[in-house]
Amino acid sequence: MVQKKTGAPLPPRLDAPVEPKRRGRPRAYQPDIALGKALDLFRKDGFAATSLDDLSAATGMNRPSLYGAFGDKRELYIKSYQRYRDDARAAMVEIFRNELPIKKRLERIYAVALDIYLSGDGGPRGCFTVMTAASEAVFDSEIRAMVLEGFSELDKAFTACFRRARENGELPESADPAVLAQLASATIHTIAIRARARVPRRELEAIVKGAIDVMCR
Amino acid sequence: MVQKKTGAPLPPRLDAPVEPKRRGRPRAYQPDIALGKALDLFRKDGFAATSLDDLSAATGMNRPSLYGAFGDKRELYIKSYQRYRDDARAAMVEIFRNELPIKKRLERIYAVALDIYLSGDGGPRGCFTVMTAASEAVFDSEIRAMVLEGFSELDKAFTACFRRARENGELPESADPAVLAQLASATIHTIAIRARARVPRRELEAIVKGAIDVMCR
DNA sequence: AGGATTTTGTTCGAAATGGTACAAAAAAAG
DNA sequence: CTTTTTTTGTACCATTTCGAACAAAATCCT
Repeated sequence: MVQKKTGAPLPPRLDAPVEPKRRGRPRAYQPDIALGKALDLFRKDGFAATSLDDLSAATGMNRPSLYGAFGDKRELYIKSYQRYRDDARAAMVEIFRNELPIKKRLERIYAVALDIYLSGDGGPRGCFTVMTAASEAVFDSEIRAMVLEGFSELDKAFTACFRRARENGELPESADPAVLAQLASATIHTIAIRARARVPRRELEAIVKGAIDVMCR
Repeated sequence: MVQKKTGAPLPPRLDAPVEPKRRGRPRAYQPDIALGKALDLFRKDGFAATSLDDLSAATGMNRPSLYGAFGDKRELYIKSYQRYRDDARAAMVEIFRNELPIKKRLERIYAVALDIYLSGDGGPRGCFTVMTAASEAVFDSEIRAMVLEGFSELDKAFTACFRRARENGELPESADPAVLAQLASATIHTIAIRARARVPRRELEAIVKGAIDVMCR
């Protein structure tokens, strides 16, 4: 049960404090990599359809190690979701902050979103937030809170975007940033859902283009 | 294992041909009712998290009967989905055809959609098409085809709506019915997803209102 | 009444699932 | 070298799950 590394071993990061030598038997896995593999699986099949055996095979960790490192299946799911959000935020944050014209900025945001939603070996993986909302969020309040946080964060980021655009005179004074943001989020949600049904990228891009035209009219 | 009826026994429908007396032991269940219960369960928990035992308990049919009547779990899911679509279409079709002003028509469409998405004993059940897209559609081509059909049907219905509105002079000539329809569908999708995360109806109605204002601007 | 037909309900079984116990292994500390 | 600490990997357990077999039951047909 050996974990396959994805590429060359990471150089020791200088910013992270070198961890004091751990005592017992060394880990045979890298938690970061394992969590990434778990996330991939959960995104592909969802919580219920992913077994611990599947996760064990994907991470290269046997079940007890998995349990020791991340807790039970639900905890692993939650940690996977947090990882997903961190990754997605990292991919988006610069674009949101950017000072490009509003249309260009939106185009780039949706392009990155499509990259995330359409990636995956065995088929498009969609948006993990949306998929979690559809499945686990109803009956698990902790997971639901994270999902709502995800929606809210996106709404707020779009709102800030549109507000700045209005201040720059790119949008009429009558434009309501919050309303436009919800439309922008709705467009994110619809392409995430449709991506999961294997709607080709071309069509999703057309939807995005139309939505941008209406929002920035 | 006796099926509980929901209300008074249905009067024999006059339009349906009285079925010729069946030969063997009579069924202890009504297929329509059982399918409705199965649909309720699938909508609540999704395909993977719903067991045949759950379905057996909910329908009042034991597993062999369930199997004999609807086939295996996947077939039952497909039949449940078809039932869902039929019901949803029945609830919507008159409104889409209606000759109300476009804004009023959209308001009523979304009100009915919210009724569907927010109903459910144990929590909001969301849109079955969206939930199926998020889960089963990726790896099951037959189910995916149904989901795509569902998206397409909604897009087309909205398109026809907006086209008529434009012809009536309710929208400017420059309005693109197909683009507006995709925004309208996106709004359906976003409220379906958010409903599943227990976003209160008030907020969903606010999203709808904002979207209508922008689309019918 | 008796055979034919269809559904029911009990029962079985094989596989999968989530989780745990425990000894062996690998390293640091003394 | 011995002890301590931590992780690994095998084995196990209880439960759930899907499916099928089969006799009993209920109805129709002759």
